[in-house]
Amino acid sequence: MLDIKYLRDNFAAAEQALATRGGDIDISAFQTLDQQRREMLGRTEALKAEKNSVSALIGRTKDKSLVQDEIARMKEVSAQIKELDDRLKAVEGGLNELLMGVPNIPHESCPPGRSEADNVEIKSWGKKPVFDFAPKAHWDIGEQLGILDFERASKLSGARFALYFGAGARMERALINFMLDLHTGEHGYTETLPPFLVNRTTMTGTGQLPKFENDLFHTEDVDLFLIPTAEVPVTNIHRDEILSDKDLPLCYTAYTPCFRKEAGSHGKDTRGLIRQHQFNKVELVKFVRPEDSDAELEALLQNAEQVLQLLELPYRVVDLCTGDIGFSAARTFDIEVWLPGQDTYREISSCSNFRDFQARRAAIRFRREGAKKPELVHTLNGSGLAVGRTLLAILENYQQADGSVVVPAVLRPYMGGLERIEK
RNA sequence: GGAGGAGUGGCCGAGUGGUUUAAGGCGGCGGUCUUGAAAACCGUUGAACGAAAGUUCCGUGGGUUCGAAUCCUACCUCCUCCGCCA
Repeated sequence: MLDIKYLRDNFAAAEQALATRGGDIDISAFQTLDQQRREMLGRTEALKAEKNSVSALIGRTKDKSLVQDEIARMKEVSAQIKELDDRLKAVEGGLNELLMGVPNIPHESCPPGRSEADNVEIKSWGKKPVFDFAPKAHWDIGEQLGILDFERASKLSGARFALYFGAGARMERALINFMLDLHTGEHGYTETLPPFLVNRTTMTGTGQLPKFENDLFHTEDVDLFLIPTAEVPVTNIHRDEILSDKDLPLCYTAYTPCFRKEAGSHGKDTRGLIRQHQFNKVELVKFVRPEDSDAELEALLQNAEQVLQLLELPYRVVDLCTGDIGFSAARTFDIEVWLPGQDTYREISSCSNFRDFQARRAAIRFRREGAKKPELVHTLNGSGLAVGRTLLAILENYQQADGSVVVPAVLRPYMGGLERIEK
């Protein structure tokens, strides 16, 4: 959510900045609603002040017959307050609905652009493997090795689900452990294991609701949602809290499965592990002081990159343009891993600075040493990494002419010393 | 799922219709005293909106009343017992 005061004082600038995202973001109703709200609030508060003081007088008067006129008049005033409050609530509801639907303002250094095509590659790492045979796509490798079974998965659950066997299942688990050990042991993150079902307030805090309900799986008999990313429960850990300055930055990592409806992506990435309704992810989440968030995003990005470097998987880093960053984000770097079986780079991590956008929705604040007023923190998160996509990248990059797959050295201790997956 | 009990400030806890701008205690902060510290004593101690006056917040929402932490109601959470269960 944007700062209502900022919007009030810099309306034109905000409108212009939001326009760089493209699409049709309409905040024209803001000024009228805001003005109405403030005007009504002034009137209702004046009436309440009168009611309070006269009611106190009535309370102090022993002989109520002396204050019959006041009681009658306050009855009138109360009715007015109630009516005004109802109208005020309607206006505030409208204002809130509008604000909740407005995306974040892009960071000043976010490259301008309209779409994915305008994103800026800022780095590439590693050497793409060279094959003396035609490299296969991971679904072929996985099915031929008997470690992935998409046909039976669809029997169980439908399209966009995966079933792993043997060394495949074990590698998925090994990757989760490897990533968590790296981030907790080397990068200073605290491991958390949050709920995978969350309520409406939690989904609203990070910005998935109210706008993107269609992308979420919802339970039928209770009002809960399956998390689309660990960002949601982990960021909300500190909702409605005032953190202590000396505790910042707070860095968490969490493994969770992620559930996404993928509505609107019919026909895209229908084969393989790329786009699933359920996938595993290790997430990195930070709560930081506002002045530190730019540097913390760089650090978080490096922590995510480190996973690919240790696995020796080639990748590039892309700076997303104003037209391509997500709803809540001010700045986003995507890490894209090289997939030789498909001759392309694919996103494997998305690292974002949300500045105070989520913190304002979720009321996550901190108090500086000696300061009276609490301030909003900045929140950040990034995948460290998407596990299924990491596994498929390994299958494609480490595939051999005979159909086997070499296990990256760093994963072997997590796989009982297994060096190669063979049929 | 059934029965009972409870939700008050950072924490404990008083308050069952009107001088509550929520008693008292603990903790925190400042001060007096002290060579320093402790103890003692004094003061102070939340959040949102607002330029301010002021308004709002006693689990959450609705209601009764001139007036609600206090009464009614629905919901949420926690605790105890019973049942079921990994």
